[in-house]
Amino acid sequence: MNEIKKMLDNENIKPTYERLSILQYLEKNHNHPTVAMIYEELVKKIPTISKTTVYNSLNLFMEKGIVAPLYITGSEVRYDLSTSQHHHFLCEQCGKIYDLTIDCPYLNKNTIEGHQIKQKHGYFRGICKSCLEKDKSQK
Amino acid sequence: MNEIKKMLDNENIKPTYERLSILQYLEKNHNHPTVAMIYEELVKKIPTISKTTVYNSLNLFMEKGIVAPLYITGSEVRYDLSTSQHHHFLCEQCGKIYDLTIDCPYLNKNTIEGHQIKQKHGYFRGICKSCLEKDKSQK
DNA sequence: TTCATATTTGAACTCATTACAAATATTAAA
DNA sequence: TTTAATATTTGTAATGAGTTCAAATATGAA
Repeated sequence: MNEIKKMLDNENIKPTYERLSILQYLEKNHNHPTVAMIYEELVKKIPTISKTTVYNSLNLFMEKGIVAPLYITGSEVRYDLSTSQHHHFLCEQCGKIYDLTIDCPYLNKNTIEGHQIKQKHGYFRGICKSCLEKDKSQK
Repeated sequence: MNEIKKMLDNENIKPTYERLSILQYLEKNHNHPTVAMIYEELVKKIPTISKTTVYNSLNLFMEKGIVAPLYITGSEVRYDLSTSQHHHFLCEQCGKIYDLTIDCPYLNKNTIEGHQIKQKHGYFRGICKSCLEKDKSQK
């Protein structure tokens, strides 16, 4: 919880209860949640919270670089704490998103062909190991 | 135009006028268009075409693997002919999407950590070379 | 306390995409 | 050629993520 407060302090973001709760959720749940998932969980604890606040906060965190968006599904944005750069795998069958640790030669670069890099996105999509095994045993 | 018909024949897709026109657009315009861009252009030539047909056709092409979706902007899907695998750069200032030729060690792989790969997405976002130069000269 | 500013809230809105049923075109059988 | 079955297209309505915006609330300084 102290770590989270520091993240906000470092970026001069006022640590309101809502913002702290959203960041705390992301720290505890590494499930690449949607806004709806964060909202549904937080509204249990903070009945007055609004979806707009979740959007506002996440957009602010993204601007400051402490939260990273994932565009992997194509239908809604997923969110992740910007800790270490890593790739992702989306299973098109069960919907689960896996973290991948890939030794990508561009992870530490900040320019490419003269363009200035702000975000890097490495996605794979397909059928995950677990679903492949389930499908095989059901055949 | 013959090439395009072959692509559809290979996948047993009936080459209707609408489908051919959509594929033809993608072959001639390498601008990673949205559905709206494709529709606006085609409706000039085919006044009766509907957006739903553009969506239907592109979804069919994607299933068959002859068109690849780009989720790079986060707000709407961009489309590309599935010719050679390559990475993309989105300029957050001018909105242009650049093709990148990157020697990625995973381009030819079809599994990763036991997961079966169907799609690979490599995106970079930031400020493009052209915008950087404009910004500098205006300072 | 009072005023100014920042944040949150909720309703209305935009826009991409899908669902669906009617209309049209195509193909095969009689 | 007719008829019937199937595939495709069309247009409207619905869905759902995300934004806009003004009112309400909280915060902080004078």
